[in-house]
Amino acid sequence: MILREAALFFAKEGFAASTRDLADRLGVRQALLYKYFPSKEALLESIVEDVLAVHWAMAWAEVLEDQSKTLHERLTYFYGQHLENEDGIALRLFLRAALDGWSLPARRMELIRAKLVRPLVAELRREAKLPGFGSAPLMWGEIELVMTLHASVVFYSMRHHIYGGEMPSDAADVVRFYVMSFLNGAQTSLLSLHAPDAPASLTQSAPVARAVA
Amino acid sequence: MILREAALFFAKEGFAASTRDLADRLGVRQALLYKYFPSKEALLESIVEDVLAVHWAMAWAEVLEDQSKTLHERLTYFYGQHLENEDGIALRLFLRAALDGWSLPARRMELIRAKLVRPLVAELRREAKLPGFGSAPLMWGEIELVMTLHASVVFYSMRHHIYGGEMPSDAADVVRFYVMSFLNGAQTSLLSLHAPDAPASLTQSAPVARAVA
DNA sequence: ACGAATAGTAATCAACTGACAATTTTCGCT
DNA sequence: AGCGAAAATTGTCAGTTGATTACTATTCGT
Repeated sequence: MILREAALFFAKEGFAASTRDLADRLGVRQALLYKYFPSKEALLESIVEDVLAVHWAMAWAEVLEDQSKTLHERLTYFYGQHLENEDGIALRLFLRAALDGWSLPARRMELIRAKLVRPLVAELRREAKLPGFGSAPLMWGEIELVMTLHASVVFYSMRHHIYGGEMPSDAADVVRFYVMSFLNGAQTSLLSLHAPDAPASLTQSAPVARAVA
Repeated sequence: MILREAALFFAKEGFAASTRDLADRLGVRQALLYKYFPSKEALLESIVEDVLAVHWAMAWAEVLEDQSKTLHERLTYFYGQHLENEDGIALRLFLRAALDGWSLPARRMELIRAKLVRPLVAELRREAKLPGFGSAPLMWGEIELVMTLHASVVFYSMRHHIYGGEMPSDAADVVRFYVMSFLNGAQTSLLSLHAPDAPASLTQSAPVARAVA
């Protein structure tokens, strides 16, 4: 219960906010917090770990490898869930952690590379009749290709929940539009990366992601 | 001089950092800061105003309306400059301001709508032989279309400077790749928005941006 | 050489912060 | 009813923070 309310609190006020104000908001004395958490830092880490475990859980990512569905279906489901379960709190905590130099964001990107980028590129290559990762390792440019889609969705969330802009459009419609636009040009872009005149910095092979916690 | 160093300081430490630590870093006594700025808040606003005026200046945006260049040239120049002049400080300050609920991000998005989205959509419509804004006002879906490109570049900066990920690829190559991918599918996506079966939430017309400061 | 800005410092204040020890209240269990 | 552990509270401490005041040193036009 403390964790849930504290997440709301620190997401809004920032990690520098005082434990006293948090206690007030909880209707509880400040000292009590230290019965449950040895320090403020420990509390913060528990919060972030807890919230991101729930929200950014990559459970939905499994659908990405489900070959019984079209790529369009898989991606709209994945990012649809992503936006639907996004209330801005997890994103705020994530951004604050990133700005404060936590290692979490870098680890999250590795997870995304392993669970999202790789399967997606594998599928796109298959459709384009390009070689698999065995003979042609994942290239940086292919990561950038998938990132254009990922960035669109993440940036939509940011505009909505962080920038505080007006977003009258239906999130599900937007996701479908993003995915449609992406898949529409993905094959051409992918082929350009595998062409002989592709820039060297994009054709460099990316390091294989380490095991994920 | 204070402003420049203070920008580095608060971008790294967060707006809640103490004026004493800032003074130490400047090699100056803390009281001196209050000779130049009436309060901490005034100092913070000056910093953000100063840095964003310099970096996010939309001077480059003028090239977007230069019809003597191809769209590809204009966009690669615009976003190339964008990335080249981005050292992460302006972005950090911008994000911190957004998370703290400042009105600046919303205003910045309005600026982007006026200086980037509108001219770009106008050009894309012209190429697709679609009606101008007079008979068909700017639609939300068209904003989302341009946002896919914008998000890619912004998210690249975030991964680079905020998440602290490794970005071995050359920024200029990445921008060219983004723009190429975008323009490659833009026409098709735009036409789908103007088709009769497009989702209503995307065909809704967007309010005309107010005058920009 | 004068006088007034300008630039800087030291010392201090009230408020706040994380943390902790001692004390009191609550509640399950017999 | 009454024991005892867990939960919650009170009060306090050393350190920090934004801000202010009083004071000194430097610059610069005249």
